[in-house]
Amino acid sequence: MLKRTEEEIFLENYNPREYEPIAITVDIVVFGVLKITTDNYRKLDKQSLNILLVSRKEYPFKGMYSLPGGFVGSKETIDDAVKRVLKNKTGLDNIYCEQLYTFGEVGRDPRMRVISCAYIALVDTTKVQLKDAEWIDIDRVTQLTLAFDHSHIIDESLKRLRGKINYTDIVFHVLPKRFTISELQEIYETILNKKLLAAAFRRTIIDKLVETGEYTQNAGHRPSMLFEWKGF
Amino acid sequence: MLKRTEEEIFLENYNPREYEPIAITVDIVVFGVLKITTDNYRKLDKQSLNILLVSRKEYPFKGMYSLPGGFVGSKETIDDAVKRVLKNKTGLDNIYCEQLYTFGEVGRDPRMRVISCAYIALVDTTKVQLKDAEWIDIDRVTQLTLAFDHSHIIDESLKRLRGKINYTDIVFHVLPKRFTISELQEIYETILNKKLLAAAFRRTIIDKLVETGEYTQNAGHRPSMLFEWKGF
DNA sequence: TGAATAGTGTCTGTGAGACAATATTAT
DNA sequence: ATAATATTGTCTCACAGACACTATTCA
Repeated sequence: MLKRTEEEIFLENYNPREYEPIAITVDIVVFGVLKITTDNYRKLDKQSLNILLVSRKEYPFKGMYSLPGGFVGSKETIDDAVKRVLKNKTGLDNIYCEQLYTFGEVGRDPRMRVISCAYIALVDTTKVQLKDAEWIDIDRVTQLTLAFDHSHIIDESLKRLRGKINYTDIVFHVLPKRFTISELQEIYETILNKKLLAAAFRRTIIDKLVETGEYTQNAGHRPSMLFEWKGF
Repeated sequence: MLKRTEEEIFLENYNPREYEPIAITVDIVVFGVLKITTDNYRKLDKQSLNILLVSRKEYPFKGMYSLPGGFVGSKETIDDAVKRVLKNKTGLDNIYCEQLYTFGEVGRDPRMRVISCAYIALVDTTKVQLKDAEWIDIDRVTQLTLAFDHSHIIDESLKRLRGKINYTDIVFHVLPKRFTISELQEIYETILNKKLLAAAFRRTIIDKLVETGEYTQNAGHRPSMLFEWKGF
């Protein structure tokens, strides 16, 4: 007679309804760039990197900010759950997103055992129609105490961005169709948290871009060309 | 009348058994290097990269190979489930492992909805005591049809290895304490699936290594020095 | 004109690819 | 000596950091 392993015996007799269930959620770190016009006459725009947060109106962590997210339905894929949440909060389909990491600490949700599959999403804010969510500047986000382990998830998402920015084209998903190299550089500097040399940056990035022939205007200094991403 | 806390109100109304449950498993791609002595007199060793597989003895996919894995208990973290499975199959604690990706296609397990959190592990085969598992050469693994979506998981794990090998020190976890640069290069070549130039390889890797002063013997050619990894 | 930013030119150091040259061992 | 692999030397090319220099606009 074949000897069965413990795992196989377990599987044979496994009936999920007899066990304390584990719920699966998705939580999404949505990044977007906002422009704040600081000088209307000279059209001086200041950019900042923002994360989409939701103010919780229910237990637990009522009144605190959390990442947009929700339970994964038993008949939908994880990716579909992410798309559903993104559509719901931004009105958009086809947002760039990728899986970040799955967080499974035992006490991370006080209600019950919840495992969260975290995603990163990058979106052009000019296309977004917000619903029950706010853009919060990344500097402020790092000051806030967020619900669940969401501060930790955001830390990890920033590490991922930092790690991928130099060998992928993900940043372009947070930019509008047309942008200047300075604007692009500013986002790199925010994500990498250090200053870059304009000359070197331009040279490394230029072959991913297409010239539009158009320029910024009324900037109070030499205008800069507007570019588009080749992969657009 | 006593005022109830938010938590009490929530728990009163929440009944997890009303929902169709989703089960969570871990599946682990364990990599190890085996040496096959092809010429006993001259001690000619041929290396190969292997993956640890389990032969399934029950429905579903009975008779096929699958990755070692198991259900995540409702009171254990995902990492702990991985450690438990690794201990069970290899007898070892402290195996290097990292989370790969979470796979959540709806039909991936014919029994019920199962979401699998996949991990990569790298282990020195000389320390392993196998239990209900076999080392299968990676070339053979890619020929086989595996249970569930495990072929896909292995493909992704190889991509991850390929991506990380050049900017991390993960490879060293599959090597024994002492090894030659040629052996190290052979593993790089297997993972990257291309030949490397010995001179260039040596120069890029040498500053991660410590000389032991000892040499291989009876190889039929100039002996090579045995090195250790600095991070050991 | 001067302030401010855009964009170019050029030098230098680093590091990988290519490959020639030398070293050491066993048969 | 010869075969086989280890190890070193050196040339070249690509590329990023540094920084000086030129260009263009608006106040």
